[in-house]
Amino acid sequence: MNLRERRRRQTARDIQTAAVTVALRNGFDQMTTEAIAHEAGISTRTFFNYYNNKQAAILGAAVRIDVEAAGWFTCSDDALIDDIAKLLGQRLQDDPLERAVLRKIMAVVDANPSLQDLFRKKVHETSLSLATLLEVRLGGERAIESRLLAELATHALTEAVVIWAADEDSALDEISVLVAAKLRSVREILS
Amino acid sequence: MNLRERRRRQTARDIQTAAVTVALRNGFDQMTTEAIAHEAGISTRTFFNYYNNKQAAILGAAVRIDVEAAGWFTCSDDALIDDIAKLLGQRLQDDPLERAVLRKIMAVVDANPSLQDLFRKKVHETSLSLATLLEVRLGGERAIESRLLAELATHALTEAVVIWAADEDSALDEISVLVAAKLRSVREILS
DNA sequence: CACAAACTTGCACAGTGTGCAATGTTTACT
DNA sequence: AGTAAACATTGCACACTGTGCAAGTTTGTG
Repeated sequence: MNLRERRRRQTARDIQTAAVTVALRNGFDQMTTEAIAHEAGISTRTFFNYYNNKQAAILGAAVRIDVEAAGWFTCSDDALIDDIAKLLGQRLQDDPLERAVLRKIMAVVDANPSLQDLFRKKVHETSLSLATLLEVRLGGERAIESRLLAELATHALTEAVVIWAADEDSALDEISVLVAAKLRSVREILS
Repeated sequence: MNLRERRRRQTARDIQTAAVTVALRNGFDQMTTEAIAHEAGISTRTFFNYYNNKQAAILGAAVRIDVEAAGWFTCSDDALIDDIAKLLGQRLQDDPLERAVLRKIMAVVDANPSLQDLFRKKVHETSLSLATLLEVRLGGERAIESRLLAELATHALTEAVVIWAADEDSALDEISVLVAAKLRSVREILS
């Protein structure tokens, strides 16, 4: 990775940290893009080169499934539920998820509908990549079912991450166990 | 019903019609709140008394489940899938859903991410009311499952409405049949 | 070192959304 | 019918958002 790429990521992280800091200090609604830029030591104009708006600055980059690296998923013979849980869990292992930071972000998000809206959007984006994979595995005639299942699974992931964040002692890889458990539970309820 | 109440609803509808008209004519991104207000024959200030932004003006009011009138749901002994489908279908019977208008709105929404974001928000609101009912029916220890199932069901409703809008000959009450079918289908895939 | 590509910044500008106060309309009540 | 309270509409001012552009700066490469 070259210097430019590293700097870009670092600046993006700096801005996010600045945004969370300011939001916790002044409240999200009172926070202006100018305040974030000042805290991060950049110009307002540069802020908008990194994030479209202050909501995006708080949440950072979206969790995306690498469709290339997930070839195993489309042709696996294991139980679908376990494969989905494994796939989603894998994505989280890659990203370094800090419990403390996550909690701060969650505190800000909980108090702000506009952040929840954007969060939903990000969940939906993850859902779309999962739906693509599911459609390959299940067959094109089950495109709708693939989308529905993907929504279900990504929401299960969200619930699992919330539980993980609340429990000091749980490990990251327990998340996928939880996802699988919740999916099974929903299946039982539907029977 | 009041004269005030009737006028308010009529004005809200007028603004929505104006917004859809302008969006189809000029494109959603080019459309300003001033243009909508002009088309609807009101001031910009009044526009903002009715809708928070132009996205909301296109989509109109949210579909909400009347928790009071759905008491039957929480203590029914019928199959859960059918009850969910019935409940969601019922909501659509109440609102007069015009295929032609819906298609126009869908055309605008399809082309505009910011409208899709708001639409997702509205689906989520419906999901939350459904989740409340489900939690009563399933028991508080299955709160998470209730939320997941509610998300699944409301997304199934969306898919069903899209199918209904595309098919000139389908009746409104076929929507709940479709919802039930898709939920069963997802259950089978999970097995 | 030199040069192209990428990054930062200031500036101008169109548009969004809200608070406030003035003015008009509807409702409820006598 | 008369009146006061409640509500609706509007103009105006204003702070903030987000983007295009052009000029200046930094970084990767031969």
